[in-house]
Amino acid sequence: MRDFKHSLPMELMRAREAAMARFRPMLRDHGLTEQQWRVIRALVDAGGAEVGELARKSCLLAPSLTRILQHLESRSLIKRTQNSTDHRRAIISLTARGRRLFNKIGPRLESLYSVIEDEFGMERLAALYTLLAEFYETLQANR
Amino acid sequence: MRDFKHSLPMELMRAREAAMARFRPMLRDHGLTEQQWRVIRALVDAGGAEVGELARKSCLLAPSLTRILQHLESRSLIKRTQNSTDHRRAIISLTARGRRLFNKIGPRLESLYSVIEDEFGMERLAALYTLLAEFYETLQANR
DNA sequence: TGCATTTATTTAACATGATAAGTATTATAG
DNA sequence: CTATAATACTTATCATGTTAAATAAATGCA
Repeated sequence: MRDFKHSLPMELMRAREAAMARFRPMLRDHGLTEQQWRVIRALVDAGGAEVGELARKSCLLAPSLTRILQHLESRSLIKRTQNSTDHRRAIISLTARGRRLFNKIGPRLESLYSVIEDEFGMERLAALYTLLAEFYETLQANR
Repeated sequence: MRDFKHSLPMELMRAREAAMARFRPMLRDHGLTEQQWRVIRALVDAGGAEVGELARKSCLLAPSLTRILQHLESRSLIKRTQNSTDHRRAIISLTARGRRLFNKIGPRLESLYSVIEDEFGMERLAALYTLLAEFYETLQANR
């Protein structure tokens, strides 16, 4: 049998954890989890989105997103607007406060990311991105 | 700012999730979570290990592992042996039942893994492994 | 129109992730 | 030899992951 150390899901997880260990402390300093940040960032990117769309963009399962949105709403970082034609769909968007938080955290995370880019090298990083995207596409295609 | 879609932790997560989606249903059929399986597999690999060692090998945080071991012990899949010289250390090992479960599931997961190998190609998979390991080492080194 | 079906989201239940604090045991300095 | 620090886990707490089921609104069709 293949060596346990060479389990692909484990390697992906370890690499991810190594990166997140750099980012998590700063998010925590601002009272945000990694997942909450993903939602905020996806909202900046989309400028308002339905819950399902948001789940895809932020790579969260619907039940997790439901709880996160409740949390962010209680902190007045996001708001909900009912779609007038389809009452199942709520449109989520950032509040001014949410945008301010993003503007404060975003640049700091980017600079942490730049450090990683310098350490690992842009070329290898680009190669990694490409392989990951191809891997994902391959597995989705034959699902 | 860098495009949200190109967040490395997200790409790592998506790739990992695409792979796990292939494995998880079979584990679930045998009443195991992905993490429980990692513990069992690490124990087969090590043939008995202390809790801390097991946490490292299976990439689990100590509190998670504590709960998982309690669960696996209640199912009689693992057993604890006290280290006679250091009573803080408990040595964990698989029971015969745990080994039987491993022998049943292991080959099936391997064949699912082979499918991925065929779809994505051994060379690209090897390249991905290499990049992931290098990435991890780079980030650990400069921690 | 009326009703079964689909779609969008939420709830529920159990398991794990992440951080901090607690407990028991061993090692170590004075 | 003893008080203190370090080590190895475990508990506690809150947040998310995962699956199934529930709810509610919109669609499709007889």
